Amino acid sequence: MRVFSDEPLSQALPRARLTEFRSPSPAELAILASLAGPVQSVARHRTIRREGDRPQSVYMLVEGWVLSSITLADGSRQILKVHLPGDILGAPSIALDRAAETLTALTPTRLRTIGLSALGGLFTRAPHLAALLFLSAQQERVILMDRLCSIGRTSAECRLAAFLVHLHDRLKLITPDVGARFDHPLTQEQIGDIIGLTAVHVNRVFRALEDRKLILREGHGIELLDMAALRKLSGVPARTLAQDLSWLPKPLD
Amino acid sequence: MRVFSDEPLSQALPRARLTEFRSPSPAELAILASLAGPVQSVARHRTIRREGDRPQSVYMLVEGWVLSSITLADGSRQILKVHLPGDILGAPSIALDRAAETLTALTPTRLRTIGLSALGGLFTRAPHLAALLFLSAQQERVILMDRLCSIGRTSAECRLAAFLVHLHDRLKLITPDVGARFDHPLTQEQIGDIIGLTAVHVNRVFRALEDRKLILREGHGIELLDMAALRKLSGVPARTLAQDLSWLPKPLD
DNA sequence: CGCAACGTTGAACGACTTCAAAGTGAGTGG
DNA sequence: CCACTCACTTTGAAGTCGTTCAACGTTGCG
Repeated sequence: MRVFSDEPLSQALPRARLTEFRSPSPAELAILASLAGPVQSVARHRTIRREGDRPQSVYMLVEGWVLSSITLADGSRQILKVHLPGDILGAPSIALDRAAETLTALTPTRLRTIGLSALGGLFTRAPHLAALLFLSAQQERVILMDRLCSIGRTSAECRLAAFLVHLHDRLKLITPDVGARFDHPLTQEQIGDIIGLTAVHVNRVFRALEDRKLILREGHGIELLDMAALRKLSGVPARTLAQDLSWLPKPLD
Repeated sequence: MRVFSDEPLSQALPRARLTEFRSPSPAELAILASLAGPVQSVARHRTIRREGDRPQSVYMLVEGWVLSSITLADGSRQILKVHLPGDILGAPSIALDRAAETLTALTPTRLRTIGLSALGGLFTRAPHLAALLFLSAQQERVILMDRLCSIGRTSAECRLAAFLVHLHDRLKLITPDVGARFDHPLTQEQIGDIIGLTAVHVNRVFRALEDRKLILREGHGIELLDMAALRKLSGVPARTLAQDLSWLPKPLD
């Protein structure tokens, strides 16, 4: 589920995009805008919600990067998702009594809160929008499934390649004119927590990919020198979203 | 999303359970029953749907075990989910142009097909049911997230313990009187494909758990001798489903 | 009964981790 | 402006966990 907007949704309806599947109708966007709370700012490294908290809302990320993570019994951490602007945060935990995931602002961040009752109201007031949300949840399942394959069955090089390609693809959705080079705020330790490696080994694998002329690093910028090779190395097939959505309920006018 | 029934749903409404969250109303069950096709039988080891196929429906598993898997470029396989009776199969792929997952009957299986247009109709005709489906998808995300932690950050013993405990918990939902001992149709190679290990190592870890008196094996039966220790070993916290669902739309009468 | 799939075990290997230490760079206070 | 600090990166060396390869045992099904 992606809801992109530079400004509070109520002020920037034309640019808002609800999902990667299909743009919601203006009437639906108006509903969505009325559901979400005001834009709030969160400072870098601040926790938006901690695992174990009672999940009382989801969040719409307006700007910034947010990490969703779980800390295990032994203290190690798995980062579940790197959230980018337009993402809905915290949705998995609404199925639970206690939130599974901790949400942490990686950069200065702006977001809007959507209460559960507002979300629930969507299912009666805007069935088409609800169906898009449902589809988006299924898409997130596919993303997790692909990561499970990557972490469970491929080498460190493949995993890093898969992560970089996936991240680049998602950045391109937000900024279509992004080239092969992009900046990110992640440390190598965080990248390790994403793809299930130690920071030390992430560093070695970065070097290996650089030596193979597949990528180029400078500070927190990365250039993907050979997208085709990286994508092939990643091992996971590229996914194309469903085109035929004629089975969805009719959008509101 | 779980829809348990021994018989075609239309014949066994009282026992049907739509989700783990809340039972759908009779009117909703009638709608669901009217959407799904007739019960079909699938022989052991038959493919229900192959990755790459166009996703045109989801399936409701009435009886039997089904594996959902992805085969990687190098030929290795990751099993994404072991489906049990009551599960909805194939839902993630409805977000895609081409199915991500292959569905294979592990045992003789009975299932019902639900076409996409039927599924879409649910969002207007039964918003409460649609919301339950949405919640169920979020729950599946949490399950995948927990597995990502398990595979990404824990040892082979922890992974196997986590898998056994999770499987036992799910069997208990279907057969509440199941004890510490249960049967399963999985080979060690398949278990390896679930938790990201080789068959050889799965064998060794089984032996290790047995030596530690945590489990006991006889053929395809497993007894969990010390649930508390296994759960602790698994590293992943037990999840409690949301209790307060007052924010959902009102059920149909 | 015979075959094929599955399970078990040993030994060698390799990928990744762990531990340790030094290098780099951005931010802060004197 | 410089020195200091802290977080992050980089590199080496040793160790461990899981894989790979190979062989043999076991089971169940046609």
